[in-house]
Amino acid sequence: MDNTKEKIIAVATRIFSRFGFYKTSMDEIARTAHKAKGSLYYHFTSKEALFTEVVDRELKNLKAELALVVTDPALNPKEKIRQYLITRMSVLNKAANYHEVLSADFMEHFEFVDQLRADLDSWEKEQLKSIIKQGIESGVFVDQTDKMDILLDVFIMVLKGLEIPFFLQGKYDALSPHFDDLIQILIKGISI
Amino acid sequence: MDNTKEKIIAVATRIFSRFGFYKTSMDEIARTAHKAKGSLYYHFTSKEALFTEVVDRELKNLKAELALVVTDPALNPKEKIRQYLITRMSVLNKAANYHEVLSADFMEHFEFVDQLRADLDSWEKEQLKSIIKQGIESGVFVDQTDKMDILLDVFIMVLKGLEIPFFLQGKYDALSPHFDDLIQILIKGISI
Amino acid sequence: MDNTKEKIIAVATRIFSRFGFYKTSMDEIARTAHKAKGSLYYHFTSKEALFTEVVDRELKNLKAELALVVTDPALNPKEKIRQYLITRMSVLNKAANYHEVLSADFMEHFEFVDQLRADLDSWEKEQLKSIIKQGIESGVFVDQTDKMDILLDVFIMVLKGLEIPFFLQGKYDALSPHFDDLIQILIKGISI
Amino acid sequence: MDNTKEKIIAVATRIFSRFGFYKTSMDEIARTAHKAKGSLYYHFTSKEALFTEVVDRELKNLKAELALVVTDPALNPKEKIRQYLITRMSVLNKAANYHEVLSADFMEHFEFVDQLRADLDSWEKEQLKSIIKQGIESGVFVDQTDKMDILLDVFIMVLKGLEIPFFLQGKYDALSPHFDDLIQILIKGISI
DNA sequence: AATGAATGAGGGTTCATTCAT
DNA sequence: GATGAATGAACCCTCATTCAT
Repeated sequence: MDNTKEKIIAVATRIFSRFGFYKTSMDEIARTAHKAKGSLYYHFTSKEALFTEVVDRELKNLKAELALVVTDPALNPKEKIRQYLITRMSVLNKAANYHEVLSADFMEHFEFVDQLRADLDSWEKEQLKSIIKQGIESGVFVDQTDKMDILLDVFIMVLKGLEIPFFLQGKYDALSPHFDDLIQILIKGISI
Repeated sequence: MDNTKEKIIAVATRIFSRFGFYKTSMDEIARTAHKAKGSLYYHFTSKEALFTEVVDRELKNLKAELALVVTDPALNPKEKIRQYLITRMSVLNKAANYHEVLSADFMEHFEFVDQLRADLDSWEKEQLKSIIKQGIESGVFVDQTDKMDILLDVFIMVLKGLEIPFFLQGKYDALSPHFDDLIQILIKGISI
Repeated sequence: MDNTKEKIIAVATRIFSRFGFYKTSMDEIARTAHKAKGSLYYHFTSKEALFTEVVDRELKNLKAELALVVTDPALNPKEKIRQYLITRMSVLNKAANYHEVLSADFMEHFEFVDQLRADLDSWEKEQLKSIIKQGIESGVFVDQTDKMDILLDVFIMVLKGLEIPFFLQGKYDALSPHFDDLIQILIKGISI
Repeated sequence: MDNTKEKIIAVATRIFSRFGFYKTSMDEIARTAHKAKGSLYYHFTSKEALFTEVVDRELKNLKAELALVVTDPALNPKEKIRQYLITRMSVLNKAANYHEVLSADFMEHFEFVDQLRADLDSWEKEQLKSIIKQGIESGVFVDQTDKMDILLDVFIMVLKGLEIPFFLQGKYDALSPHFDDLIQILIKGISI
């Protein structure tokens, strides 16, 4: 059955998110999932591989939800950007394992992390580019074709930057009320 | 001698910063410092205590350098804010262990991390508040006494947010050229 | 099909000979043979049983090749002994798994090894005895009927002894040039 | 104390010799020695390192006993060779762990084995060379300076070869009676 | 103040074997 | 006949911590 593998992933997702990569042992995952430790290794090459799978799924989910916003015909460009950012923050707020991956330690020692982040980055850049192009075509945003790439880089940089105070420091609830102000500023920056 | 303790801290700072908290063993620190493992435990209660000391020193250094800027009589408020941000990023760029502490795992499991960050946050808030007050008094910034706290919170939030793309992702060199633009935007936001 | 079993044996022969009994896993054999691990256990009771089969075949092959020499009517007794030794060394040089079995560990812990070696020993003794008898009958070798058994024991002992420097230490190529000298000495010892 | 380390080596020597390298676990050694498993790793980097130490001591002991023979002024060259071989076989008969090292598997996978054997080989060559030189000087052995190295190589090859039937196959007791005959043959070969 | 020997609880991983299908 | 998912015992090793000296 695919049941066992899914059960392992489900349990791993929960435990990794609570205790982090290092503080979570394969033994505890196996015990909690009521599976043999050997079974974890039948389905995943290593602890690292299991963790990668967990994070990968979180990011796939993020992409899926963002894609819904990007392709929503009911939203105009400005609303789309606003909704994109809100959705992003909201989904990431639940993707606890992805946060783990922000650690400097992971950056230096696990290549797969870089891979995952790089993939997500380029994907997001494409999405935002398409939204802005729509805005330019409909005359809402100024045409800055030459500066587009730099603009997008800075934009994404700020987005990712917000992840720390929002999630890692547990200030999502405290800061989310000010979120709309932030979005207004960012959009204004683009609209000028 | 105080020599032994200082030697241990110096070595620990270097090794922690290279391999992170979990991947660094007390044994490696002792070996590199040419001290006995028992000596580490004579001077520090635990691995955690040693790491705390290391991070604490990095932040003290950060504060010291920032204080120089804040009290520099040669700078006007706008220049001061600009210099504050540049110094902040530059110093943090070398404070590798502080970055380690950004990990979600640390947040949840080591109380001392929260403590350190909270201290730094309120300290920075005070510094920025004093700069802005100078600006208001000299008529450079608009008086927003009622919104001051919110403004400062958002300001610091963005600052801390930038740490991830700047340091963790190793994009300091790539992004620092755009740094001035960012600062201009932030200052403009306050100046209106 | 008999195909599966043969495939397993063929692959096992190769892998066992490269990595030895302990360092070879059933999993690797299954993977390399493109068979399920369960299939190995359908055809062989255990890892040990599979290994026994592999070694057994190598020894059967050795016997077959040696039998050709012993029954070759074109060779006189002296030539026969010479050819016997050369063939023995040459075939064993390729019987890598048999070598594994020389280990002290195998001797003490796997009874089947003793069985295989004992069978081979008595078989070889018979062959050599028949050659020598031919030599005595044709007047080439001295009649030492009373000492025949001891002579054969020592003879085989030396033969087996040569296996270590020749095969285990990888000196086959280096030592085989001196092989003819050795044979001359042995034959001379018998011929007196 | 040096006591712990010696205790570990003593126990390891015994257990390795009974069950071989692979079938002996660090856990069992620790348990039997009434020491913590961690203590084994405090004194020895790895299981392999511990085993190396054990074998190394066996070989040192062998060398020491052989050296006594080589330097014994009471023996003439012929007697010396005879005594050398007898001592060699007798000491090796008790050096159970050295035998383990004869395995083909060890040859291919543990470099340290090659190192140990190579050291021993060159040492033994020197000893035998000195004995033979004495014999030549006293006119007992024929001067074959040009063939000396080849002669020694073959000589050592046969010596090592005898190790298998003598020890691995547990035939020391059965074959040692014929040992004197063998020695006579070898000496005669040199003496001609 | 400083040491280094000793510990023992775990950690990740391997692997021969079983068994329902 | 053949499979592959599942198991669990064992294995080697790491490491923060303790403590007698």
